[in-house]
Amino acid sequence: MPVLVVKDGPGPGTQVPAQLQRIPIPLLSPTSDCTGKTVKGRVVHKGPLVSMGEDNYVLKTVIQEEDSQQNMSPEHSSINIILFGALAKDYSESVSQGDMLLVTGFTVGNSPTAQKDKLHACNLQLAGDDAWMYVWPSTVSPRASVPRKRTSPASTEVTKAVKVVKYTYVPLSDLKPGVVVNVYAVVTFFKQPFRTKGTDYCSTLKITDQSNKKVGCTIFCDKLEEHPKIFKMGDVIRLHRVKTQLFNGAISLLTSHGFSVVTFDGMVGSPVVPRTSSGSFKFGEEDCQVVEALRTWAANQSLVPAEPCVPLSAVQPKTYFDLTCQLLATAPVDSSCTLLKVWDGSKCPHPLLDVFVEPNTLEGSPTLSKDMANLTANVLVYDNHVEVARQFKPGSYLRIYNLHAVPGASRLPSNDSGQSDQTGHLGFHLHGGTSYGRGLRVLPEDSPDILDLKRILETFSESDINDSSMFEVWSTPPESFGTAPDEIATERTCDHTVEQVSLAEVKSRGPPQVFHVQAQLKSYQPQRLYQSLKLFCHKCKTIELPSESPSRTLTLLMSSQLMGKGKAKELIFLKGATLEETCRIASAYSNIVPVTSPQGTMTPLDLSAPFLFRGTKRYYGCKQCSQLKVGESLGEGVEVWDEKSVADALGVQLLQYGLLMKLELQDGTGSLEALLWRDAESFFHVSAEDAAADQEAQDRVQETMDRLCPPGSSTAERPWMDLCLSAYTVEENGQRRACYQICHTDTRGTNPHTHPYAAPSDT
DNA sequence: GCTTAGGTTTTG
Repeated sequence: MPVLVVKDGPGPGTQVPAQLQRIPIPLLSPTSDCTGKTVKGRVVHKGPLVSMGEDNYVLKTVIQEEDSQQNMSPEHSSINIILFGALAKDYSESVSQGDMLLVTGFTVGNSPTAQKDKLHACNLQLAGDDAWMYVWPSTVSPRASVPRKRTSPASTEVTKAVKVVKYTYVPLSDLKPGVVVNVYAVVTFFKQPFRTKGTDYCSTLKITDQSNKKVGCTIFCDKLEEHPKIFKMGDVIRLHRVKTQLFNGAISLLTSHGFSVVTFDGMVGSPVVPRTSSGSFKFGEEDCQVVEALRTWAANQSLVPAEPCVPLSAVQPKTYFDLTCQLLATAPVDSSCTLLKVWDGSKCPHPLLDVFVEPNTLEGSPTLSKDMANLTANVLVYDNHVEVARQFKPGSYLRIYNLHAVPGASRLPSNDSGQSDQTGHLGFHLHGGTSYGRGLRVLPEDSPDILDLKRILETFSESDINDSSMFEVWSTPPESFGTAPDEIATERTCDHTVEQVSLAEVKSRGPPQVFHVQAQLKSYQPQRLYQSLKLFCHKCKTIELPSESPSRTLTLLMSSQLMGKGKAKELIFLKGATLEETCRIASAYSNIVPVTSPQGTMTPLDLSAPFLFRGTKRYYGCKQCSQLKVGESLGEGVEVWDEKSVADALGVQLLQYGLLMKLELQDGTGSLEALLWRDAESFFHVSAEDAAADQEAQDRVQETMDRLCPPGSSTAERPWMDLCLSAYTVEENGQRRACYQICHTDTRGTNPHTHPYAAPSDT
């Protein structure tokens, strides 16, 4: 019983070589040059194996090209294939009608049956060592056969001639002990990989398929990334080369040599995207069909008893649940415990436990405002999960499995000082061990659940932007402060001498004037620091918020003028892309300009969206001052494309990034609100443009604010600041009022080693 | 080199 699979391993030999070029069947003629060419189609007819004497066979089969142009008649896209010798025998035994077939090393002849069968006027003939064949099986075979290498000497020659990539998938109910098989199934239980006492990580699964048999599966592998990427129950899994084994009277599956795994989202209708770290796995349209069949079947089976994923808004105390969330910050607690601060944008009806940690041990954004809004969940991760959790970076998206909602105060040492009574507040524990699938993992940003979560989190920040207290900041024109800036001294280290005064005195003296004050930071806005990023126009002085473009359909366009100069890739026009798509494309090209093309002329979008993407940076244009050039000649004589030359070429008045914050200062005599705007970049030692694109720059701003106003700190704990204040008058609706701005002040010295602009040493 | 785990709640 020879089974024909010669190479069933995921080695390079099973890949269709990339240099082969496919010929559409309708274009085949007896004069076609067939060297290095392939023909592909579905097997629509498979004739009997005809013996012509000892070890000599002939077999006729018909394949039909499925993706031929629609106006081609079917007779031109279907062709006879004649197979000779051992190849015919192997084909007969391993290929079925409905399989997808790709052949190479063929010759083209005239089809003697063209008149009769009305198929292609030519046929393909395959014989000898040059003929190769790749087969993708169309359906899950009910046979419990196992692909394996031929061993008889006679077959060795055949193996040179044929390569058949064919996997047979065995229904779980048909598994017999002691064989290596491939299976397709739906995951009904899983544990994220955990360390064993041996050399490997272990994943424990329970799977089922249409045969309704439930089978346990244990995966050992020393590389985490080669473990199945299972995100939730109901995911579809494809296992290659797993070994059946009797354990406690039942069949179970275990990894065997050459094991590989691919998983898929289990939701009916979601795209069939294989999740794998392997670069050489096989995946064809037949796999799509199997995945979809399993999804549809599982959808009617109630395999997953209750939805384990619960948002914070629906968490019940004392229950276990799965949480899908974004990581805000982490802090190590001790060797067997790590704190994760997370949110999912939903508001928990029960008060959430706050866990205070030393700010210098916290990695990630401040969560103060979200803490106050009862949005931040504090998750304590114990024992075996600590190793996993400490790899996570703030901002990433997580799923935490079997999280325990525990009412009552945390017993963390830092919490014992008793600032507030948190009895009954909900804390979350990921206990040690792996019972009930306890564990946690990062989910990719493009997985369906995370796309949903992102939408929720975005909605949340948009509603936050409309916070009325922020309007005051935005409507204040900071550029209108009056007195000569040169007279304003810097902080205490400056040579300028202005008598230091109290905040009460600043208010009583009024503008226009410059003051030296010593004060502490009482509060600041915006708490979400990315909201401090503003765009402003040097020409007309307007300030805007960065915004994003809506979804459209996507077209890549290139400038014909640039193409003529061989520079087409330096400036790409992109039509109808979403923000996310644009960002992806921007990582591959130096300059991306989103456009619309009404009446066929390329026009930059209205300037509420970036007009240019350069790498991670986005550039905006002023709506009032830009005079867009439509369909005009582009960039004559431009040698270097950067944001300025692109803006010039498009007629865009480039907006500059700026940082705008409102700081509430206090000293013993009172409090006063001051803006940080004109000198914000030197204050923070970052450029606003960097802060718009670079997490590290944003972190630096955050660190500075955390030093001035440590999260959870009392007033007494906050440092004093030497500040230069400029007082000026603003006219609004005919009303004049005093405004204050912090100028010529920077935070150098507070933590000099972290500042790239710190004074150079003498060496 | 060829085991490891084999679902079923920490005790913070």
